[in-house]
Amino acid sequence: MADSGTQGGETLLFLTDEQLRKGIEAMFFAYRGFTADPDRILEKYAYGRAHHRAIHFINRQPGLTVTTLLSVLGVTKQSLNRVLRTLIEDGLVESRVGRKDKRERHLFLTEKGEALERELSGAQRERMRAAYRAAGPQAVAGFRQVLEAMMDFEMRRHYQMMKDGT
Amino acid sequence: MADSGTQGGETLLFLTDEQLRKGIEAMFFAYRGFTADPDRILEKYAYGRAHHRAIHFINRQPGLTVTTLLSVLGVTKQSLNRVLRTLIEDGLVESRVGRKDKRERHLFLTEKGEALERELSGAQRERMRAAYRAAGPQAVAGFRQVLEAMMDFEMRRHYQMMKDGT
DNA sequence: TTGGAAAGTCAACATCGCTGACATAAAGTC
DNA sequence: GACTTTATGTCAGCGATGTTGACTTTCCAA
Repeated sequence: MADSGTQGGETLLFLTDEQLRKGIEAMFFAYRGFTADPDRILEKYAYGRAHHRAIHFINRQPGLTVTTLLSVLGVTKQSLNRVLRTLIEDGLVESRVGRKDKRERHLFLTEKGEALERELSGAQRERMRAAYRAAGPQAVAGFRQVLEAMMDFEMRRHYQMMKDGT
Repeated sequence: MADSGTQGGETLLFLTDEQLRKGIEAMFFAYRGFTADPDRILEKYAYGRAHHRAIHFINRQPGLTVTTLLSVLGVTKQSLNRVLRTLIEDGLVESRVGRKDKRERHLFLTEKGEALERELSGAQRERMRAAYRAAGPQAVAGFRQVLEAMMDFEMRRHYQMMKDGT
């Protein structure tokens, strides 16, 4: 079934159902590894993945507003707020009223927040680095191409934005 | 691109923190896309991702035991059991007592289960196919290489096993 | 025959999504 | 100035899915 699409006469063996299923499983297993190290660290502080994600993107784009973070993370404000409140209470995140628009809150990591960010991203980067090194630069380029093509439009927008600095 | 890395003391530009962070974000955003379509379908049936994963691997390896599925999914038996029970009650999964070892339960999809599996994997494969096609065969090879290198040992074992048929 | 593996179940709990409703402050508009 | 919209925060409740711990039944194997 669907064993080898052809396009312009050529065989596209990499598009078989079997190949696609392997890709699906690779995503599943790899994502587990991807989150495993931070998860272990977060346990120590009684935080979860949601905290990690918030910390990551605040570090990535210091001063971003709550609304922006909301749309990057793709969750509801109630869900984010629960996480953000504990991070602010614990002194990892600072929320500053906007100068131009005083309704906005701009989010920043405190030193303590940056320290945790470094610990988390350090672990995650180490695994990434090992994987990158094992696979080589060409594989890495392909890896990023496929992932990018897999994103929803909205997410790709955020990804592109982040790609070129702030 | 991919003109960056060299081995043996020279600079490995694809291993910079910036490159690694882009990879991390690509994983995050892409995984969201990866699960988006099945999630929408599952809503209709009041199932969740956990049900999807169980269905996927039972379909992948019909007759696998509960213990095997447990270790593939990497969750506790209590967690899996809750999911498995509803799938069996709803007539999507059949649990047969082992012939050799009667303690074991071998899991199979019913026709109804296979129908849902097809609906779910169809959607997921479509996205995968589009991404693969957009990126091309070489990128796909790299994609798989990096993902594989990112897995934990235990998960890679399962992945490899699945790779070569049952 | 006894120890341990496989499976199932009950209870309790935490994280983190969600919806709905509502409040406040500030900005923008007519 | 009155009205509307936007940004944020908060309360309450719910659902899916993960966890630990304790216990039972079944049954293979030494």
